[in-house]
Amino acid sequence: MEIYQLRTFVTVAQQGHLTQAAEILHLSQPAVTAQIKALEEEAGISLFERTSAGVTLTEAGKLLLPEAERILAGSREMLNKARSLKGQPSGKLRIGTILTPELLRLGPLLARMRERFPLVQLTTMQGISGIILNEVRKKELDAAFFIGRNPYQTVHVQPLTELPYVVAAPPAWRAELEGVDWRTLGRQPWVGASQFSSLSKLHAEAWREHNIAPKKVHEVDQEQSMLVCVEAGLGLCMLRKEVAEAAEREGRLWVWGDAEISMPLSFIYPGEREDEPLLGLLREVLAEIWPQPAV
Amino acid sequence: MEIYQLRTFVTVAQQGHLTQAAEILHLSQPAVTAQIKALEEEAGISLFERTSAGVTLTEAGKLLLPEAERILAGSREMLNKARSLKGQPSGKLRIGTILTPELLRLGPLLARMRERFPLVQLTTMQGISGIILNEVRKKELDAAFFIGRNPYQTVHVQPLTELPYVVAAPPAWRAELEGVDWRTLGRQPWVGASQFSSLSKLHAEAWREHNIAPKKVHEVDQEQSMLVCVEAGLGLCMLRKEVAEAAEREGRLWVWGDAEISMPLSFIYPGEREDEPLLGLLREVLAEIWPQPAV
DNA sequence: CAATCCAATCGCAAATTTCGATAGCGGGCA
DNA sequence: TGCCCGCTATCGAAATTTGCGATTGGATTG
Repeated sequence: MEIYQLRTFVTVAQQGHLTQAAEILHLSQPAVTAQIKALEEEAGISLFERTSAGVTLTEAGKLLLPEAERILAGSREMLNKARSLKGQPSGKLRIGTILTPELLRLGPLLARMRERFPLVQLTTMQGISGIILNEVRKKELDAAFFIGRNPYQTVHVQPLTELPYVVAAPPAWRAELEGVDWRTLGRQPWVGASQFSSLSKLHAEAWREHNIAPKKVHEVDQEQSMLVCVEAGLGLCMLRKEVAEAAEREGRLWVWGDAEISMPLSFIYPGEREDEPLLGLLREVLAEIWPQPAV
Repeated sequence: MEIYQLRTFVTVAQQGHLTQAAEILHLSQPAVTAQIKALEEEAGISLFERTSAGVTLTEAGKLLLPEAERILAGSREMLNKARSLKGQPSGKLRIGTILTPELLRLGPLLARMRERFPLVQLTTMQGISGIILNEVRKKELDAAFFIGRNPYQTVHVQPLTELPYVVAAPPAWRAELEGVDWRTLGRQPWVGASQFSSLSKLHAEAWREHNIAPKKVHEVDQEQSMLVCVEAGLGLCMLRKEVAEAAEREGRLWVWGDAEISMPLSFIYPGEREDEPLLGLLREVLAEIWPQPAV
């Protein structure tokens, strides 16, 4: 059974005449006869009743016609899809991710890229800002999400949004710390952030600004790990406002004062790839998903 | 694009080697190469990346593979269906129907016949018992539903059920007729049933039994027509208990006494067709749908 | 560097498909 | 009745497509 036979089957069924079908198909009538015959032979059942006035579908033919039409439609679809894929940009992009996929709006990004450029294959690698940044510099990654201020000229930055951070403390410390100043906070233990994370830079900046140098307990590398450390009463730390407030509502920690420090969330890529088409497309889509406020 | 090419496409995609695919397909490797090449040419896009270790699907190939598989599955289905149809009983049966399709359980009958014998084409013709019976005798119909007692030896009967009938009167007549006997009813006008309907026989029987001969007003041929005549106060008549009681609940008529006369609903066919296979299948299915109480 | 594995290419053989010519069938019409 | 017309079936030959064996070329491996 071949598609050209099915096409003939359907055309004959529509026309009711082998001769007319042959004309439409740009075939001779004997060719049409032969195709239908071959189909009937393979199916083991007669598809048409022949009369001197033309042909009529048998009951079996009526039942099989929709199947044939489905197959034909499928083949048309496949060819259309193939042709629509022709000339589409294609390639692979490795992207570093940090924090949570939701925060990065990764789902919409991947979905829209897939929809618009189905041949572009995106792979993600989860990590923490410092490490990811290094991978981009080493070109192990083509681009990445990044949090914090970029220290390298060679790495270009496309800003996405600002993330506010607050100081989080164990709930039990509230009585002691409510209303105190940074100097007092400096005498408390702080939960240390991995040296590779942007959080550690945030801490360093904040401490320098307020001229304190607290004792660090442990050193963890994930937002959620910081959270559980604070909850367990190990020390203070800076957490994303959203996370900290959600945890505070559950009574897991207490947010100190209303000091807010913000860090930029951005998209980074090697400067020399500025004009690479694939990366350009990705950045366009990213810009749609993270619209920038008018300056 | 032909099915054999799609089969090759899918096999190559599974195997990752043109050579291995060729072996599975009982083809030579150059043949497989040519088929894939032809497919790529027609699609206008490359499906595989060739390496010295075999072939890998391109991104486009990955997107098109499911389509190809769908088409292949469709073609297999079609052939299976065709082969399952082979040897199935086939033909046409014209069946006379009366009353309502629901009452005859016509839906289940047609559905089950379609499911079990998809090549048998049933056509129905709606009418009233007397006419339908005549059509069966004339062999204009192959079989029919019938209500009443069969007067012809040449027409065979397969009993289905008994339909109870009651005497229905206009609601306003209740005061006058409640508790009276048949003789009194005989002095009232009755709505006449078509001479061809079994209802007229039912009336005749009932009247003879009680020795009355009422005046007939109008003569209608449908259950629903009788109902509206009674509702309009034209006269009495016998109606199917179910219909009459439903109408009584709506206040459209009043059911006199609890006299119940029953008529058999049956399936009839020409006696000489007793052994016809198609009719036999129909009667079997009918017997399933109308199971008979153990005698 | 030879061996091996794999896909691409080429010319020819085989199979399939198609065509033109013709026969046969059945309904409509004079 | 007999002729005509439109239709499908059949046949042999031509055209096209498909397939095969042999071979080449490229890449990897030991």
